[in-house]
Order: sequence, then C-alpha cells, then structure tokens
Amino acid sequence: MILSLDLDSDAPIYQQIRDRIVEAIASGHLVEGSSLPSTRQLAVDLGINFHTVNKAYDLLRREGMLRINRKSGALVQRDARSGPPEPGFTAEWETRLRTLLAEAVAHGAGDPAVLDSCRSVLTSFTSPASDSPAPASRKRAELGAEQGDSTR
Amino acid sequence: MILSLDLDSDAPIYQQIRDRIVEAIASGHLVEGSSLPSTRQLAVDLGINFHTVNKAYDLLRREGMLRINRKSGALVQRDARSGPPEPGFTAEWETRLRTLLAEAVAHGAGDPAVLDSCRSVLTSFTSPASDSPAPASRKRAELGAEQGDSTR
DNA sequence: GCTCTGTTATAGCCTTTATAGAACAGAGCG
DNA sequence: CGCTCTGTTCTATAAAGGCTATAACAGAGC
Repeated sequence: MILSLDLDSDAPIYQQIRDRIVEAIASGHLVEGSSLPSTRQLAVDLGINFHTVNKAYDLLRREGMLRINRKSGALVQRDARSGPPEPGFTAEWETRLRTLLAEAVAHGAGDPAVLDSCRSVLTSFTSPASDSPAPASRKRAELGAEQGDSTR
Repeated sequence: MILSLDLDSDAPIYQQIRDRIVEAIASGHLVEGSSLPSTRQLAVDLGINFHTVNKAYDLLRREGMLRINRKSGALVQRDARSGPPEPGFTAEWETRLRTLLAEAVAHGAGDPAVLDSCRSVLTSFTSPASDSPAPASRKRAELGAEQGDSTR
C-alpha cells in the first residue's frame, strides 16, 4: 500500500491523506501502536510539502485517531478493537451517514441495494482483501514507500 | 419542513441546501415533478444571496436531481421510484461510502452497530417519521416557508 | 407595461488550500 | 561534542473557493 493520492481531485490533499489513513486503520493495515512516517519523510515520498502532511496528521490527532509526540512521532491511537466510539462521535457521524444514504436513495437505489453496499464495504475491511493485515511487529507499516525503516 | 441551515457550520451554505433537498427527496417530501421555490424567493426566505441558492440548484441539476427551465423553474427530476441509479453514480458513491464507514470502524464501531445505523437511517426515510410524505397535489412543497403558493 | 423567472456577467471580500522558507528545541547516535 | 532527524511554530505568498453585491438581459404570465 502506497497511499495513492489524486492531485487532480477536488478533494484537498490533506483530506485525502487523512481518509487513506482512516481506511488503513479500518482495514487493519494499521493497528493501535503502529507508527506512521514522519511528516517530512511522507511529504518527500508523496512529492508534496511537509506542511500539508502536518495538517493531515494534526486533523487525525484532533479526531482522536493519532497520538503525536516529539520523541516517538505519530502513533495510531485507536483501531477497530479499541472499544466503542464516543457518543459525541456517533451522533455527528450519523448525520453525515444520513446525507450520504439519502443521496443513494434519491438516485433510485433501494434499501436492499444500499445495505448490500454497506455490507460489501464492511467485509472488505475485515476480510484479508489485498495485503496481510499487518502483523504486530511491522512498524512504519506500508506507508513510507520503498525505503526500509526508521534509522536513516 | 423549513430547510434549516446552520450558518455557523463549516459546511458551505450551498452544500447544506443541496443536502437538505436530497434528503427531502429520499424521504418522499419531494417527489418527481415537485417544483421548488425560485432561487430569489428561497434566498429571501433563508436570508442569503440568491447566487448561493442558484449554485445549489445548479449542483443538483448537474447531479441529475433537478430539471430547470426558464418557464417552470426547478422541478425534481428523480426520486426513489425513478429506477435504479446509473452505474457511474454507484461506483463514485461507494468510494465515499467506504471512507465514511471506515471512519466509524476506525473509531471502534463494530459491523453490527454500523449496519444498525444504516438500517435506522433508511427506515427513517421510508417510514412517515414527521410529516406526511407529500401528496401529489402539493406544489412548492414545504420549502418556501410561510407564503402560500405559486401565484405571487 | 409590469412583474417574476432563469441566466449571465462583473466585482469585491474573506477564508481555505498549498506552497515555501526559516527557526527552535528535544532526542538519538557516532 | 557535532550531526541529523524529529515535531512545532512562525511568517509569507499565490491560487482557489465561498459569499455577497449590483447589474443587465430575455422569456413567460398577468
């Protein structure tokens, strides 16, 4: 996994980075305690400015997904097995879910078709779709492109 | 239904208008053929500029949800019973669904909890939650606030 | 003729996005 | 110690997006 970005997309780059990391956590490619590349390193790999990566990491930190220290860098704070979400998150998330599902229904998708899509997405997270779901020893997992590990 | 906006939200106003109309179509408050208020009228009711409403309507037109003529104004083009969505829509929609569901899973929500939320949202559309689901005779339905009908 | 409609154009102001350069302190390592 | 990498903070810039504002035009209904 290389954290593919679409520079032609209308979605901001920092938002795309944030979304890809969230999906990596949901699919188990990143687990609680996994360390992410440094902002400068990931910026070099993606060919973008390190401030943009910093913005994505800071957004994930404010969402409670990352824990960032000066010594250990960015560590994954939560994953699918970290316990139920906070009530405040669920309420805000369901309003966005309502808007997204309304879009499908308004376009003519029936309830069974929508639920099938939801089930299909959820199973794509839990089942080993593409890669192995990140053994615990892997650090800097699958994000930092081709160079080896931390000592550089 | 008054199309409530949140001017303090970080979401753009035209996006909020678009979302509320999509949800109104999904819940049956607006059906195929329903006419929406004019851009100028809705702008006055909401206390915003009519260009902002125009942007929301134009976005809905490009998404295939509205049909806009100079004579009849903005009419609902699709609703839940207008047939299945185009394949191109489904593919793009599922990528957004994937990001949204990944967020819930990463925060610790289990698959059953996520699917329950989806089911709950879908039934809130089909079941008569608050108002009556728009009898066919109503035009300018529930959107233009307190004044009566088209003749003004 | 009058009014309302959608449509288009221009302009200004503010925020956001992404870039860039610079500097600082803490930590690890030879 | 010097060197390097780290996160953090600051300032600055150019580009794009969001919202408002004013104006003008043509089609439709009364």
